[in-house]
Amino acid sequence: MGISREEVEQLDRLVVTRKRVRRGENLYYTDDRFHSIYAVRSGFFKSTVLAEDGRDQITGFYMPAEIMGMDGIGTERHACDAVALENSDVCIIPFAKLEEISAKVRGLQRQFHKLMSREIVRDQGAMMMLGSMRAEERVAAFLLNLSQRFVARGYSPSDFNLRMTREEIGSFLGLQLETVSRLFSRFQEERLIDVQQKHIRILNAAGLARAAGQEPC
Amino acid sequence: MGISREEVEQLDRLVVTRKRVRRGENLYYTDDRFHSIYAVRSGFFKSTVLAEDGRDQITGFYMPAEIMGMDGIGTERHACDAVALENSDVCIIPFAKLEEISAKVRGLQRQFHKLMSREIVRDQGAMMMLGSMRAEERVAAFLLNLSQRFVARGYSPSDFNLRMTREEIGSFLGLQLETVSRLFSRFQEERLIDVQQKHIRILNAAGLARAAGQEPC
DNA sequence: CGTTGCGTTGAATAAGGTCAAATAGAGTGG
DNA sequence: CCACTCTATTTGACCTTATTCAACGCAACG
Repeated sequence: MGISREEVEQLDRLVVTRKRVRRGENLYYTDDRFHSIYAVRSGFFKSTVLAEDGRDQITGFYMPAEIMGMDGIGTERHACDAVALENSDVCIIPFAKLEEISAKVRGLQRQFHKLMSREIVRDQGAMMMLGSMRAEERVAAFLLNLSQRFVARGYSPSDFNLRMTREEIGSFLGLQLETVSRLFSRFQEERLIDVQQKHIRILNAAGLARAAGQEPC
Repeated sequence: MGISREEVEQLDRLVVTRKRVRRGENLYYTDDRFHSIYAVRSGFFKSTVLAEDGRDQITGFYMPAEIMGMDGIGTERHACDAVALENSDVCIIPFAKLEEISAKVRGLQRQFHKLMSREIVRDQGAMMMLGSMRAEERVAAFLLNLSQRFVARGYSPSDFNLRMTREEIGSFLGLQLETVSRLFSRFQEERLIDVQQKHIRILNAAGLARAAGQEPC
């Protein structure tokens, strides 16, 4: 988007290669030397940071067309672990090449900056959720967020499979897995969603949005 | 750092201008059209995002030499409010110019990318704090983080004035102001810090680090 | 001085966390 | 194909932590 035909040819020079990552494997580890960023082509990832005392926190989930690894640019080492939640494919985008070419191709430079900025805004949204929403609101907002991202990728917004466990959802939301489970059950009782293990159907998106505190009461 | 003499000359073309922002005034508002990023020269800022229902969350505090406004690049509108906590000075860095020149000056491009990446990593650290630390740990970690940032700027690491209220600290940490106040009192009883209103003296940094869960118990 | 905003402290309460037990699936090897 | 195992999930009971509500103190300022 926003780049010309000849610019596209330059893009080919990015010599993007592909890589398979099996479920449970790391795409990269914290402190790994940074060389590339990664575009998810298929599959699902989580990124986790771990504290000195061993606790870890999931800082994001990544689905196709999303970019991972920009955490590594600042220190030239990755600042989190990236783990595949299912068998996945990524494009490896060598960062030195990307910088070189984006210096020539204005549209690419712009796109890349926007991408990084959106990651910042996304994280700030997560901070808002963690800092000022109650458990019920977080879980509702989480489901709506997933829904929106699925629909943007051509999948159903109201019918999808969770790729992560209750514990992983809890880690991302700053809750215990039991709390997540209870809220799923509660939303089901209230006919907002239908839960069948990892399979979620959203029955009442407006109701969920209300539960997320995103609508007038 | 990392840029040559002739590159420095190019930098002058950034035609950086300055701006005063008085205590309580906004440097920018959410949804303001994005044109520039800002380097804090003197003073102190907070950035806040607000939810649909009016609640707001402080997503960061900014002190001299830190950069604000990168949240606006992605959508070309700012995603948060930036408010001065005391009379402050900023450098206005026109973003179009910055992109133009950083395309030519390799060192500048690199520095800018690192800056954005560090902002991502910083936010992920905040997410970890909000998601997986207890109130006591958050407050201790907050004080240590401030201390580190002060010392990096040539101020005392153990003797400083808070520029923000208890309520603002609470908002940033996802706690109520009373909880913050109680923990300050508790740390004082434990001789970890000395609190006199907004004036903080860190008496036992190792003890604080332990309270932050950053050290072996 | 009275006012106002900020900070501290106490008591009661509610929200989530912790612990424990039961259940349900998915995958494995016979 | 079935029994078995292991892990993920659900649910209940109880407990801890932090919030809420309220009162009071303090300092700055007109």
